[in-house]
Amino acid sequence: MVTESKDYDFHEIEPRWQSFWERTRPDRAGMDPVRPKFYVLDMFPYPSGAGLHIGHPEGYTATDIIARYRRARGFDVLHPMGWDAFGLPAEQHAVKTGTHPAANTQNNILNFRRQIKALGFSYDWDREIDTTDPRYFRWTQWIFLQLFKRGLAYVDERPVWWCPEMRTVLANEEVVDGRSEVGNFPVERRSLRQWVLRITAYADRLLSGLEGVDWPDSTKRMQAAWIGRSEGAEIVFGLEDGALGGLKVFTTRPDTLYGCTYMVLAPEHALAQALTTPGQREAVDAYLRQAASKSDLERTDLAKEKTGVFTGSYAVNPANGARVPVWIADYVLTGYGTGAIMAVPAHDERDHEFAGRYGLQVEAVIEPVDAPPGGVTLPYTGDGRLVRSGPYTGLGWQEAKQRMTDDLASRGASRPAVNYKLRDWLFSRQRYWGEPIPIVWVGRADHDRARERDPGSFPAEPVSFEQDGVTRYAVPLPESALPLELPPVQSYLPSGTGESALANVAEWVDIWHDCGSGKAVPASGPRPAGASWVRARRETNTMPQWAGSCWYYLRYTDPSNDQAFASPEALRRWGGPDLYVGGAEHAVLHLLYARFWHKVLFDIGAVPTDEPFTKLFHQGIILGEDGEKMSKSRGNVVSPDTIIESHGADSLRLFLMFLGPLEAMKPWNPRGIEGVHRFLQKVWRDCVGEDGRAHPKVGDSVQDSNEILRLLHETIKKVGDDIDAMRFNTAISQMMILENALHKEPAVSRSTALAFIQVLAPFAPHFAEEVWSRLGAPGNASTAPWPKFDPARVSAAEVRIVFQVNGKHRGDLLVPLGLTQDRAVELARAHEKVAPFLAGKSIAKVVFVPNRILNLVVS
RNA sequence: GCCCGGGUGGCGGAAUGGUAGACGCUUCGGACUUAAAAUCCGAUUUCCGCAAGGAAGUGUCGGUUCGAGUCCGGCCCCGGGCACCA
Repeated sequence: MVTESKDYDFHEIEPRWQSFWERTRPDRAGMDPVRPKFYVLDMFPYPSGAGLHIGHPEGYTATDIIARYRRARGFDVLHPMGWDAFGLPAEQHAVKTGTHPAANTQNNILNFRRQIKALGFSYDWDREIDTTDPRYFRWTQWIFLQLFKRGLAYVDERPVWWCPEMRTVLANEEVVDGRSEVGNFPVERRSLRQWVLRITAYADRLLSGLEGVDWPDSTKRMQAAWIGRSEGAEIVFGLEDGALGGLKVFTTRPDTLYGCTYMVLAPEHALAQALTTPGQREAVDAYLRQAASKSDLERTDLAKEKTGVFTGSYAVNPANGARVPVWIADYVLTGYGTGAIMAVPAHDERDHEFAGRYGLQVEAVIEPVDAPPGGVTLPYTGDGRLVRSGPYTGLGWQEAKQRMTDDLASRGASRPAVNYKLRDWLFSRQRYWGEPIPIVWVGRADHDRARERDPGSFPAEPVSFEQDGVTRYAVPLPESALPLELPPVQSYLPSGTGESALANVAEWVDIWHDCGSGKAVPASGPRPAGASWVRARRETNTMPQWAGSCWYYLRYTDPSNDQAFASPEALRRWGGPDLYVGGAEHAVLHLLYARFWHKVLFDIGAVPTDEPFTKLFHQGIILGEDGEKMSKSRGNVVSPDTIIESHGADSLRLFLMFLGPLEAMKPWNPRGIEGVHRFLQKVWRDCVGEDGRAHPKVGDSVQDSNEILRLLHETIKKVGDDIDAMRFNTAISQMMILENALHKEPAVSRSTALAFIQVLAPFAPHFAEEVWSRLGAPGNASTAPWPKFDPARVSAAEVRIVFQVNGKHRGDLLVPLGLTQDRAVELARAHEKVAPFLAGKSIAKVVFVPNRILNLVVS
């Protein structure tokens, strides 16, 4: 297997060992019950046409080092790779060229796979997965059906951007200033039927589950902030028109109830119309029209001035019976709380700003305990005591909060409430290139019959929507009918009615559907015989790209299973990843969605754990040479291919790890690669002689000095510890220190040389295999067990102790280990560099850290 | 605005409260060479000094400590996240 080259010829060495590994497969994960398991996972990539970016191999190298190290330590390692292959770029390419997105996707995968393999990563390629493979998305669809039957998937009218000119739905980022980015046509908000997943039902568990996972704190905080739990109360205000019932608001500050001087409804609030008096009708209508045309971005732009309109109606404060005006303003959000607030301008920044603009009353009801004589500037949002609050005056705000909520509750006007910023997950896309949603739409009677046949597949409440006066009901495909594959289409362009290109495929969309088998025939043909055949229309929305990545880590444990998404044995064996490495850009969405699905799977007994990712790590971004983010337009992009060609995969791997801490954002330095490359060449020249075999200075009979052995064992320990702690840069430094020392030795024992090559192997695996063979060692560097570290070797007989006078370094001395304080003081007094600083002074205090430092404090 | 993370030589970075700058890059000097590259040896925080040596020094100001890059408080700058969530 070993190559013939005399010098370090990585062009020859790397492909040779890669093909050797492909034959011997040291990367294959087993089911060995004796060995402990370790599952280390990279976030799988979207195989873009641009190919691998230098940021990809950064994280992949780190996990590969860990995988190889763990194998050497006797672990059964699962280290897989796959493709998050559904995605918008492939669809856009298909729209342009008319070729099927799958063709382009497979080409890109081919290129990605080639590039990744060129880096020598020890992935178990038998377990490769592809989210666009029907054998994979069959189970994505299956999980959707589990969500559906548990009532966690529903349809709802949701506002989207509609461009009448282009007859298509546009994404938020495709709309600029109320016009389409492409074509500059006017766009409008239109409510379209969308699938939504009830992630909010898991809000509490998604929040509490964060406590038990080993994640970066910043990521946990981000998720917690995204979920945004807040506790408060719902309070009902009376309305003058009793027929309308009450006006319910959510507040976290019920203690400020006496300071409520007006109320605000979101423009979309159900009572907005009913509360508008005839005199205000015109102004309100104009305001609502204007609000409807604003994008979310425009509405949430903090820089803009708050706007609103008076409805003409009044509500009654349940605490003091005060009559307060009801306004409509778009600074109140419709999707949060009840979509209405009690405004307390004295103690809320936003209300204060609005009240100032419209001349509304401001009533302070909280005062800080140490209020300045002139009173506080409003709005005051801090701690304090109640004033002007009837019977509650004088109470601390925390106590008042409790008492007022309780008192109102006893009159039925209030109840404690919890709200979340987290919204349900908009799960449908009007796209072709995604997993089809395995649902057909039928009439009421057909739905009820289908449900009777198989009640377990339906949610408690039927999922339905109304269109053109007809109500349609959702019927799931039987699980046995999965996967539901994408039909061929003439054009990948959206249908023009706000639906995906799938809507144009009449013989696929309009069908006779067999509720028993899930079989379908075009509705244009005759109805097949049998009571289970019903007239149906298929769902034409597809799933978002997040779907496939929500559970892929589970599929790796048992990737070719066609009976289940993974067997219980495989799931028990591997569980979730022991380590998950990927970019911080997924801190919220991917990681939150995957946790949600995992918890649902846990609830139905399909997975044994409640949390999918127990330990998470984010690699930092690699910037261009200029310190800017790498981008084509800046021309500072570094391709792994180029570096492999010029310096080899091992040098690239080493350099990516040597650049700095894995989690740090750091610039690429083209000269730095030379440094690690030189290091490898230096090791080569010290191990391989001119004849291409073991270097003459390496011998079995060589007795290494204690200093060399100490350094070797220190290195074995430090490299192992550093890999575990993911401090790869310092591990490499330590190996360089060892190499520098070995280089100076006239002779080195073979066992020391081999141990060194062993610790280098996870970092530079091709190089290590080659040198290992050249040294005439049996077996392979990749399968040899990790060298043993001997603690006795690490402690030297002598240590350098530092002498300080008044905390300043004044000299040092090599002394025997375990030197006593008295002896150290003696030596310090006698030390030629220290003595002058002690002359004529008395020692006031002695600080002695054994084997390290002696600090003499003198007056 | 709020919440995080970070400021260390010419550069990337290293330092359980205990010799600041390991390791690498760069640069300079030397060896080898007809020469160059490669390689090898040495130097490379700043200031003063021929030198021995001394002084200052981890964004900034202050504090705790025998001792602070490290801990505490204020400020400045950079990066990331959130952003009318009542």
